[in-house]
Amino acid sequence: MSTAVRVALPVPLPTLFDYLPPADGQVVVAGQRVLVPFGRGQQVGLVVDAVVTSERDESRLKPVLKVLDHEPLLDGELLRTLTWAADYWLGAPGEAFAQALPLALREPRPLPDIAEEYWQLTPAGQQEHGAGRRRGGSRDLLGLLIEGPRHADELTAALPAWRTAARRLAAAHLVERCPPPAAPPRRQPPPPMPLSAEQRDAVTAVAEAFGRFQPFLLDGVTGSGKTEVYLALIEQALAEGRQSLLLVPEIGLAPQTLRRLRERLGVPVEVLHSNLAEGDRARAWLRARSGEAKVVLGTRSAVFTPLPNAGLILVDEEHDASYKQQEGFRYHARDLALVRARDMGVPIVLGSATPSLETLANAASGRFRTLRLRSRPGAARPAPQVQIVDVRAQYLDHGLSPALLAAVSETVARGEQVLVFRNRRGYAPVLLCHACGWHADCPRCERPMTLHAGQRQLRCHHCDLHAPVPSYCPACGAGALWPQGHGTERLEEALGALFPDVPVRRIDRETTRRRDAFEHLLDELQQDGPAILVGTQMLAKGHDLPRLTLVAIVGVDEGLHSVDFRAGERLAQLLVQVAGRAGRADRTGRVLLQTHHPEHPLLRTLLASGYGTAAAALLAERQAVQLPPYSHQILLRADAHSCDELDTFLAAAAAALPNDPEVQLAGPMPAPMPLRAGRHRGQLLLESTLRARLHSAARPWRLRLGALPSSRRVRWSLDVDPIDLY
DNA sequence: AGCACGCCGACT
DNA sequence: GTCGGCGTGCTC
Repeated sequence: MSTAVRVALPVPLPTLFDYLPPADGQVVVAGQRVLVPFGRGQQVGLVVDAVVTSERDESRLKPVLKVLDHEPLLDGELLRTLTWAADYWLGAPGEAFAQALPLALREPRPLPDIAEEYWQLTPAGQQEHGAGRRRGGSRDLLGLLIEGPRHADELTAALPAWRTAARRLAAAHLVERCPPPAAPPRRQPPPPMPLSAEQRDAVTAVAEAFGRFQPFLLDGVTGSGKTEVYLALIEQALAEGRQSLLLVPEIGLAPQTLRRLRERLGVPVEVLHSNLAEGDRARAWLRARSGEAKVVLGTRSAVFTPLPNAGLILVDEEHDASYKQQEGFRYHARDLALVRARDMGVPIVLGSATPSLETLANAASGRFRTLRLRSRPGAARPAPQVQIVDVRAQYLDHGLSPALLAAVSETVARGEQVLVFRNRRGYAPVLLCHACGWHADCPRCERPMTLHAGQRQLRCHHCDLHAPVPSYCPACGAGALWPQGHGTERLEEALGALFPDVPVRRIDRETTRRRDAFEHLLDELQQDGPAILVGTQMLAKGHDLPRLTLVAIVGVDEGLHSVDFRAGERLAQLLVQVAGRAGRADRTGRVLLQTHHPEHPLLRTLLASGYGTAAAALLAERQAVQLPPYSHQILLRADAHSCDELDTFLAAAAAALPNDPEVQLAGPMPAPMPLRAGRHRGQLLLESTLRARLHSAARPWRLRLGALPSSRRVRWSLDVDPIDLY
């Protein structure tokens, strides 16, 4: 027993670590970073508790080497929230803290400078610009700076690779960093858009809750102007001098979204997302912490941004799966945002056209207040009409029905754009021998490999194995190999042949690999003229395609018969989101849904009465069979080289579970994909209607799992509230 | 997770 | 005779 400092370290161990106070007598405060000896080396840790009584004897504690911060880096709210998060998602406390801190702040260095970054030409640089000797980026940068000092953000906007040039020119003493110009240019925000009555009511309701915790569901159909509501609320928070946090799904952070926000608000907007340079991320994070940043826009990990003066949290497209981290520390950013809002005492708005069943259940129980946006402002934009195309007993041309092709033909004849949505990449999902029935399977996953014709390859979409295309059947040696089914690549080919005069563009991971390819395509589609787009999931979200008037949805029938209990919810969300791409400009959109199951209740309800009714039906089903959100789940996933190792571990894990009649154990059972990338996969599922009992069992269980000898021979992880059972 | 220590095969 | 394979154990 001894007095110690309790520290979180970025290691995946279920514990915090105790240290003796620093030898130099410096005072340690919770939230500060400290440098500590750890194992053989040193680590940067975060002080979680400055004064604790350690279980360990003093002789077994090492002293803190150095206190790295004058002030605590994390405030009490964030410390509490992170501790809560590690406990709730059964993560290592150190990993939760590591998640919260930008990588650059986990180095044993003092905090980086967050003064506004301006650059200017030196006198020598001005001469150099006149001489015109430089080429490429250096020349462009000299050109940008000749008119005077420019902010780093402006330079990034004008010349994304400017830092390379700046480094070179700074070394030659031609450019230099300089203090901000006396009057930093503050653009005048344009007058706010006039709000509809519904939008005004929503803004008023949330604004009345400023200063206290109140969750809202902003249930707004596509095109109803949720973004205008967010902007008006952020402006009101700004007027009170308060910070706002706006979370968006991964895909939503298109440059145009950001441009719109910056133009509308007229104040700096800090952006935090995964492919930001670490230095930039650290500076944005620190400006939020200092209170200087008033608006923070970011994806999942931005939920950890310190907000000492928070007024409001907004989560856009709250149903989006990208809010759930699927590896390492498996937190859910939407749920964590709710916890933060409660601790900070601020309102939180969850916005979606297709809210998750979890959120709808919370709204139904009265925990969340629902705000509805039903109309689409701009009278000439009625909701698209959706029509089912029954393809049973129809002749299909490359999987496309006559009715669908006729509609495509009419639309492009009018000079308008079409989206053909198919949630399958590649040319054909199966390559089949016509003589003996053999098909190409991935040896490591035992699933059919997808034919990619352009690359002349077979590819496994589960483990990314590539293989050459056999020219004859390897099983019988005789048969010709036929591609079965249609992926986006094959649809692109077929539509190109059917409509030779219309540009056909495919948008999937393959065609948009290059960073700017997607942006270029979107720009091209802003132009006049007919076009046919063939695309996957990627096109379902967010992007404005004003010339698109027909959406044809092909091959979603798999989603109607999946074993995953969330498949119906996901399909309904996908259909509504894809359909929402149609007719956003001045023309009414049309949506065709091609299916072999026109009588399926989910499709019928969705078409006849919309997402709200379909979701209510899905919720009723979940309640009847006590599935989430009416029960709670924790999934133990494991994989191993051999079946034996896997079975041994899962059996031991099942035996190690504390007994509680309120907690049901399902399994051991094989994962939906029992073999993936050559590893055998299995799982155990814990379920309970009582959240607290589930966690009471899971906490000690987690510690026992790590101690099981068989756990060394497998990879395993716990997923609290799993969103797929993969 | 990293990083040591530790005991058995193919190489200079 | 060594370099190095990854099994096992530990980190306050």
